[in-house]
Formats: sequence, C-alpha cells, structure tokens
Amino acid sequence: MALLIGRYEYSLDPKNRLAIPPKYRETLAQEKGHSFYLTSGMEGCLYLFLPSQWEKMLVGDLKMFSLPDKEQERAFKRKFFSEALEVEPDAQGRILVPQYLKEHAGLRFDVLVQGAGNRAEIWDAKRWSDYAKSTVAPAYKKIGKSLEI
Amino acid sequence: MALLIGRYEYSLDPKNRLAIPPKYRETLAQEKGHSFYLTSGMEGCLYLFLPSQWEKMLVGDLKMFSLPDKEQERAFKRKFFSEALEVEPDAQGRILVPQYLKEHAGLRFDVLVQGAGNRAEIWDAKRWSDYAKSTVAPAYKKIGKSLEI
DNA sequence: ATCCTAGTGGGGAAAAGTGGTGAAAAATAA
DNA sequence: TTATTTTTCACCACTTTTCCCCACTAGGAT
Repeated sequence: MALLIGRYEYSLDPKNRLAIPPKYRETLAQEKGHSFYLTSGMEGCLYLFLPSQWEKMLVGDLKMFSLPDKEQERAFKRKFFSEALEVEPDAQGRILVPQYLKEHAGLRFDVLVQGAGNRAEIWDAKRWSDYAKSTVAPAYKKIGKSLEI
Repeated sequence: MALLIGRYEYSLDPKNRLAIPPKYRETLAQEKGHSFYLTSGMEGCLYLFLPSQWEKMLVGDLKMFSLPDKEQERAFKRKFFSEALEVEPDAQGRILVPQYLKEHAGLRFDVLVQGAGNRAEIWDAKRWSDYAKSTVAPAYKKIGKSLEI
C-alpha cells in the first residue's frame, strides 16, 4: 500500500498552479494512474488522494456516510462530491487549484504539500503554522500518554 | 460506474439556456448517450442524471421512493416523474431549462452545476450559499468528527 | 564544466462560455 | 383551410478563459 509522506514547500503561481512533489507523482505513475483526486479537507486544508485511495474510500467508507437522516446525508454528499475533482499534473508536474478550493484552504503564496499517510494535504503555510502551534502540539503531547509509539 | 464530481459556475441566459460542464458531456458521450434526464430535486435544486443512472434508479432502486405513507409516496412520484424530461445539449453544450423547473429551483442569473455522486445538481448560486451555511456546514462538521478523513 | 532535474514564469493556440439572428415549426386567428 | 403571429431551435459569431508547450534559472550529480 502506497503511503504519502514528507513535507514540501511550493508557491502557488498567479495562474493557481501548484507543483506536486516528484515522489508523489512517481507513486501515482507506479499505480498506473494519470490523475489525483483533490477535494476540501477538515481544518481548512485540501486533501489529495491517489486513485487507489480514492476508490477505496468510495467503496469502503462511503457506506459509512449513509445516515438515518437522509436530509443530512444529502447535505454531506453534496459537499463531498461537489468539491472533489480529478486533477492531472501538467508536463511540469503542476496541478490547477480551482478558486473555490483555493478559498476553502485560504491559499496565498506559500503553500505546503505534505503527506498524511493515505493521502496528501495542501496547506497555506501560515495557516499550517498557526494550526501546528494551537492544535497539533498540544494534541501531540497529550496523546503521547496513551499511545505506545 | 461514472461519478459526477466538481463544481462549475455558469449563467442562465435570457433564453433559459444553461451550459453543461464539458466533463459531464464527455461522460455522457462515453456511455454513448445523447441526452441527460432533468427533473426537480430536493431542497430546491434540480437533478441531472446520466442515462445509466436514470435507468438504474428506475429499475433497481425504485425502492428509493418507498415511503411508509403510500399516499405521500404517490404524491412525490407524481411530481418527480411528471416534471422529468430528456434534455439534449445543443452544439455549444447548453440545455434548455423549462419555466416550471426554473421556478422550482429559483434560478436567476448565477447558477451552479455540481456533482453529487450518482447525479449532478443545478442550484441558484445564492440559494446554494444559504443552504451551505445553514445545513451543509453543520452536517459536515458533525460527520467529520466520526470519520477518519 | 556539463548534464540533468526541479521549480517557476509566460505566450499563444485551442476550447469554453455567451450572445444573437434567421429559418422552421407551432400556435393562434381569420 | 389559410393567414398571421409567436415560439423554438439550429447555426453563426464574438470574447474570455484555459491549458499546452516552450523557456529560463538554480542546484545537485556526474
């Protein structure tokens, strides 16, 4: 199972193009895929999935999205699917970030692309550093008490 | 199974013509279809189905429409089916939205066409943003707490 | 030094989005 | 039925956006 790891810093150019780390593109090529799946993520970042992971989520986890309250289920699915899109890196390895996702993640110039195991995440650099300070660090410390690693 | 995803912004012209995203038309062409099925949807939007999805809904999942109260079920089906129509994109990729559906969805000038998994949905831009604030955001947050993604 | 790769920027052809016109069809009136 | 008006829709035209391709620079490896 392919894992996406590491942190990479890029800049979002005036045409909203964002480089994808060569390592990730290599992984994509290894599973004979041409495009990633990009969508909005929790805590104001973007999720970037490999095709295999995207498929896995749809067939496996999406059943979990089934709720007794069908109105709520529709609401969730609407966001999930409407904000997702297939993105194919150009010859230089860049993808195009649509306006609504750029806004969702508050992307400006400095952007992080970082592995998160079964997916990659795209963060505005400033937003990430704030989040890391305010949330990641405390959580990390606390969870350490109950995790073996 | 073809998925319809992504969000696209278009304008409804004075003749009630609405562009359909090239990606969706491509998907339509791939399944060798010529027209979509358009009908009224829940929460004041319109549903746009690919032929395969329309068929599937009718033959397979007609139980989707099943309600304990059969009188209610009949009422819903009457609206759903009587307001449904086949729409074939013109040479520029636009469909014609009939007046009664335009009213159902409160379509004005700015219109969203967005994927919802097994169908696409057509929303008045303002109506969607209100709905997103009032309903989508809470549902997303709630479900997000129990999902790993 | 030279070669290769990665990252970034930009120009131009092609596609997409939108508006309009006129012929055909449909509806209505005579 | 015929004539007249209205509506529909296929086609043309224009503008904007997208995206494919080329180019430049920097850094690392050979």
